[in-house]
Amino acid sequence: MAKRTRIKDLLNTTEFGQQVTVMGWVKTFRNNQFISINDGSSINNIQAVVDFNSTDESLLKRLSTGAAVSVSGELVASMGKGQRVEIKVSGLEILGDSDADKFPLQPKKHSLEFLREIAHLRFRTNTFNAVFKVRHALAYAVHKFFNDRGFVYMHTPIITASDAEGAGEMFRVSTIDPDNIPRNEDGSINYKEDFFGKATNLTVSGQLEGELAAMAFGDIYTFGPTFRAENSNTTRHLAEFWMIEPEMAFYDLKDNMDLAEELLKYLIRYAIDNCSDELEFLSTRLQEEEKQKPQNERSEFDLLAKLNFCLDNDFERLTYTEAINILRNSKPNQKKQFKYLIEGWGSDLQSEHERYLVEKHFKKPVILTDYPAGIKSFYMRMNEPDAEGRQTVAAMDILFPGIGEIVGGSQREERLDKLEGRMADLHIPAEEMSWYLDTRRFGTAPHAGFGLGFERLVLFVTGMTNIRDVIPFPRTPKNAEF
RNA sequence: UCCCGAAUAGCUCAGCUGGUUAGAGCAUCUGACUGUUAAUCAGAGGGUCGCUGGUUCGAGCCCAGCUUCGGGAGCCA
Repeated sequence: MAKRTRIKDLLNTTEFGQQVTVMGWVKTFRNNQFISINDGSSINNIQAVVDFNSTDESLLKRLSTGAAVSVSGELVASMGKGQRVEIKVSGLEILGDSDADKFPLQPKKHSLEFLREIAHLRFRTNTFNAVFKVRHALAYAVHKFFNDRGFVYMHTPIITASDAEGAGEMFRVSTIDPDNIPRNEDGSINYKEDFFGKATNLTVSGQLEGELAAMAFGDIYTFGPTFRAENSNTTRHLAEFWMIEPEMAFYDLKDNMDLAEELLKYLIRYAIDNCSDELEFLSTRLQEEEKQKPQNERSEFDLLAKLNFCLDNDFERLTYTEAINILRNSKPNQKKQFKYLIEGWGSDLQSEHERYLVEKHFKKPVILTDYPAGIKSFYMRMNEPDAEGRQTVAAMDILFPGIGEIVGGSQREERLDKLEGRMADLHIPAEEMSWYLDTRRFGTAPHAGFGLGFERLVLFVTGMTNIRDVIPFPRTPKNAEF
């Protein structure tokens, strides 16, 4: 094909008079002469001006929204007000027609719900152009952050026979014919006949395997898809999502928190520095949406101010016990406005409590630490019991405004006897986890790690409100289209 | 999975207490205009009122079930 120039480069150039070729998709065709073209390189379009007197009318008729075109001509300073440069068209070719009567994206505002139904075409909208550019930038920045710090990118398995992490319901992986299931004499399924010779699932976390690698490389991270078969129908949950899980030898809980906070700020900073057009668009979009809301529900900050606020302030760090005390004395608890009142120590915090701490009390990101052992996973390191004899673990959750839990992590239990004791209490079969326990048998060392939900980060940075709008093809209960 | 709400033109929505031929804006089509900015102006076409059943002389509207979507909760990242 003829060499094309990216629209992003042309919008920034000052070299008028050059002959250029642009290929992209028609956004609008106005006044029988102004084609607004987008090629995905920028959220902004370039204007191409055709001379309708010397152009075949049947060709002009085909310049409908969504059509793919190749346009060549001279790059000139625009006579109009809306743009700096434009192309004076001397050659126009329709690469692919788009029947305006059938193409669902028209030059008008569409609801996010409608666009979700046509996820295969929503990339062509300004909003999703911006969202997925930001998603890309953040993914790149994750690798850059860890690579620059000497971390090794570790690919942990997608298919796993381990179900001990207990992070959620799992999707079964099997080649067994559902119409002809091999059975044992007692009627149970004979997995020896299955592809792997045992029951297997899609991974819910690469953490356990990550720990194995960390005990050799020191600092590693994973960044891959994760699967949870929970019947969760919320704006913050997906059945298939991407998670970043660093695991570091010789880290304690404080080192862990420091790294997590540094990572989050780095990623936000990277998006601000590299996606200014996209974030500006998303910020404006959000402000227009806010105007539809009643005054008392509007947020105080615009998107960029919110992101900058996160960068300029230390995350608030406090223990679960301190949080309980704040919540117990809070107005909504005293006035019994919480649906779940804070009674005593030991029960898990509900999202209304987390929201109160983050959005009302501290008004910034919060790191909660040292949760009661009873509500946390087996691999988290036991703290010394407190003055009142209460048992906590070295866990930490980072809570973000509007998102809730964005990071969950802990210092891991490196002491074999304690870990085995905990597994026995929780009825986790030690034989099947022998490979995991080997790290504690041979050269065990203090280590820590966390999981960062990638889509939740993209939600926060883009200001979108539904997690289905920050992953190209969302998988949720009853939905696996495309 | 639980609670609440919604489903009417391609899209966004209105539709009164159940009553004649179901409306608007945008989009689309036709024409006009020709430096427009989601162009503008004039006109036209476009509907199985989510599905199934019920109540009624009569249902877009009332009732029941189902489906899908949205918001919240739980689970979590």
